[in-house]
Amino acid sequence: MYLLNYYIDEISKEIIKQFPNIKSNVEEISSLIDTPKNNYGDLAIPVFKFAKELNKNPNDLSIEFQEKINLDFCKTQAVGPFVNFFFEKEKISNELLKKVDFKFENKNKRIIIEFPSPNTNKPLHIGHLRNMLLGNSVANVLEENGYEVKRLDLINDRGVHICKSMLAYQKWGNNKTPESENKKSDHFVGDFYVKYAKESDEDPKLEEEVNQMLIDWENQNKEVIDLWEKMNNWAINGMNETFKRFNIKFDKEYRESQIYKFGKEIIIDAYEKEIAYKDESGALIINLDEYKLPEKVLIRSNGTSIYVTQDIFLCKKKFEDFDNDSKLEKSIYCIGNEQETYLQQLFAILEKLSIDKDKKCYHLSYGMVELPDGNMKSRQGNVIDTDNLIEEIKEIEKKELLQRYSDLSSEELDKRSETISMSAIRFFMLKFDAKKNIVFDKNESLRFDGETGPYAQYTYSRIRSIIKKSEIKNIDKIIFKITTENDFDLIKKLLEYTDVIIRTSKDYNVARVAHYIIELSQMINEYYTKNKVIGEEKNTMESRIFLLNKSISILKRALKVLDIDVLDVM
RNA sequence: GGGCCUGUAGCAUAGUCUGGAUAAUGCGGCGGCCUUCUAAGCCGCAGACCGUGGGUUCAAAUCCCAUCGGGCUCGCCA
Repeated sequence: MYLLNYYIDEISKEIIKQFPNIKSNVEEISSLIDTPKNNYGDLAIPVFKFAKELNKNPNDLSIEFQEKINLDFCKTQAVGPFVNFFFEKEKISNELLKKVDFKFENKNKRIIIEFPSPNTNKPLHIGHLRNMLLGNSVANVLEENGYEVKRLDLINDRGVHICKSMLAYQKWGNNKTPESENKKSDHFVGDFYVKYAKESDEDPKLEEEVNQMLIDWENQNKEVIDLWEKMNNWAINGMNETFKRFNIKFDKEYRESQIYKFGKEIIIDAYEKEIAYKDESGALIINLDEYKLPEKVLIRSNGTSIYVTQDIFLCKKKFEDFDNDSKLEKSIYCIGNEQETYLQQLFAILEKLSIDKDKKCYHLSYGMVELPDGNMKSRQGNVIDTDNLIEEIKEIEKKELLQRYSDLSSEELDKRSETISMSAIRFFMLKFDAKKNIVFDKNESLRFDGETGPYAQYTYSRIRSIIKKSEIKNIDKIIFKITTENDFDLIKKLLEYTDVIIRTSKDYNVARVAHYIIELSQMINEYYTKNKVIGEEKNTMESRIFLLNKSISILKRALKVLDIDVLDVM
C-alpha cells in the first residue's frame, strides 16, 4: 500500500530494532508486510522467514513480536505464525484522510498509444468499441499517473477492402449520398461493403474489378481517386462523430495512404547490411530464429511492399514525431490478440534494425468480442454496430427513467439516459480482463444493476443527494472524527486508489479500475445504509458528510479514468 | 505439429505477477427491508474436488512439469 508506506517502514524499523539478529533490511521486511483480507488487522506479517533465521518456532516468535513491538500508531497482536497490526484509528485517521487526496507528480515522460486504427470501409462495431475504450482508458490511467500521453490513430484508408465498398457504390450507388438517404455517413459506406460481399458471392468477376480498381487507385486515376476521397470522407466523418460521442480525441492521425509507399529504403538498407536476405523468388525476408519467431517477408518477390514495410516506417516516424526530446517511455499499440505473432515479429524486426533499441514498443493485446452465435463477420453484416447499440440502450434507459420519474423534461430525459447508457456500455466493455474474449449478449450484457456503471453512478448520486439535504457548507473545513466502525474501512479503501493507478500504469489492466469502482461503491452503499447522516447529532453528521464527500471524490476520479460521467440526480 | 492466451459455484468474473490465515463479487435461486437521507439500493441463506495428474514448499487457485478442453496464430493479407 503506497500511501501506508510510512507506517509499514516504521514497523519494519521497529522489528529490526527489537530483533537485531534478523538479517533482512527495512525494505525487505516492508515487502513482507501486507494488508490482510479479513479482520486479521490493518497490516500483517508472517514470521516464517524470521523463525528460520533465528531458529525459533514461528508461533513462539510471533508472540515475541507481540510483546516487543510497541508503536504509538498501532497495536500488535500475534495469531499463530502471523503478527497483525491494528491501527490506533482515532489517532491516525485524520492523517490518513489527508493522504487520500494524493496527486501524482508530473513524470516528465511521454507515452504514445495507437488505437483504434479502423478501416474506412465500414462503421465501428463493438470490436472497435472494445479497442477504443481500452486504449483511451489506458491513456487516462497514464495521464492520472503523471505521464504526458499522446493518442494516435492510424487510419487504414487504402487497400483492397476499401475498394470493395467503392466498387459497390460505383455500380449501385446511383449518386446517392448519406444526406439524400438520411444515413450516418460511415453507415452509408458500410452498406456498400456488405452489398459488395453479397454480390461477389454470385459474381466472382467482381473480384477482378476490385483488383483493377486498386491498381487504378495506385496510378492516381482521377475518377477512382475522387470516388475514394468522397467515400473516405464519409467514412471518417461518421467515425469522428462516434469518437466525439465517446469523448475520444486524437493528438495525431496517420493515414495509411500517405505512408504505405515508405519503408522500402529501410528494408533494402537492411538487406545490404545482411540483416535481411533474398530468397530464390526474390522476396526480402528477415530471419527471427533468435527471437523464436517465424521469419517474415518484408518485401514481396515482385518488389512491392507489404503492411509490415510501412509499419516499420511508421514506427520510425512516431519516434521522430514524439521522441525528439528523448522523453518517450513507451509506444503502445492497442491491437487485438489475433495480431500477436505479427506484432512480436514487428517489434523484433524494429530491434534488429536498431529503430527500437530500447524496446519501447508494446502490444496492448485484447481478446475478441464474440456474439452468442459466434464471431462477428463484417462482410456478412453479422455485427453489432456501436452507434446502433448506444441508441438501443438509450431507449431502454429512457423507459427505466420514465418509470421512476414520469414528469422528466425531454431535455433532462435525454441527458440522463445518455450519461447512464454510456456508463453501462463503457463499464461492461472494460470490466473484463482485456486478454479474455467476451461474449456480448445484448440481453445479458447491458444491465443497470449489479456490477455496472450505473450502480456506481447511483452510489454517487445518492451521496450527492445526502450532502445537498444536509445543507452543510465548507465541507473541507470540517474536523473529522471517527463515528462508527465502518469509517476506518472506508478510509482504507480510499487509500487503495493510488495503488490501483500505480499498478494499472504498469500492466495496463484497466479492469482493475473497474473492480475498484465496484468495491468502493459497495462500501459507500453499505456505509450510508448502516449509518444515517441527516438528523444525527451535528458533529456526527459533519464527520460523515466529510467522509462521504471524500469517498465520492475518489469514486468520481476513478470513474473519470474510464470516462464515465456522474450525475447529481439519477 | 510449433508458439501465445485461457479453464475458479448453475452462469459471468476477481484473486495468479509478488505463495500465507475462512477463495471474493455480480447475475440467477430462496428469504427479508420502502411511515426517516432515491429499492438502479441494503441485509441474510444455499451454492466451489480453483480442468486433471504429479512436483517444489512449513504453506499452492497462485510457482514448476506433464496432460486434457476452449480461443488466436504460424514467410510474400491488412
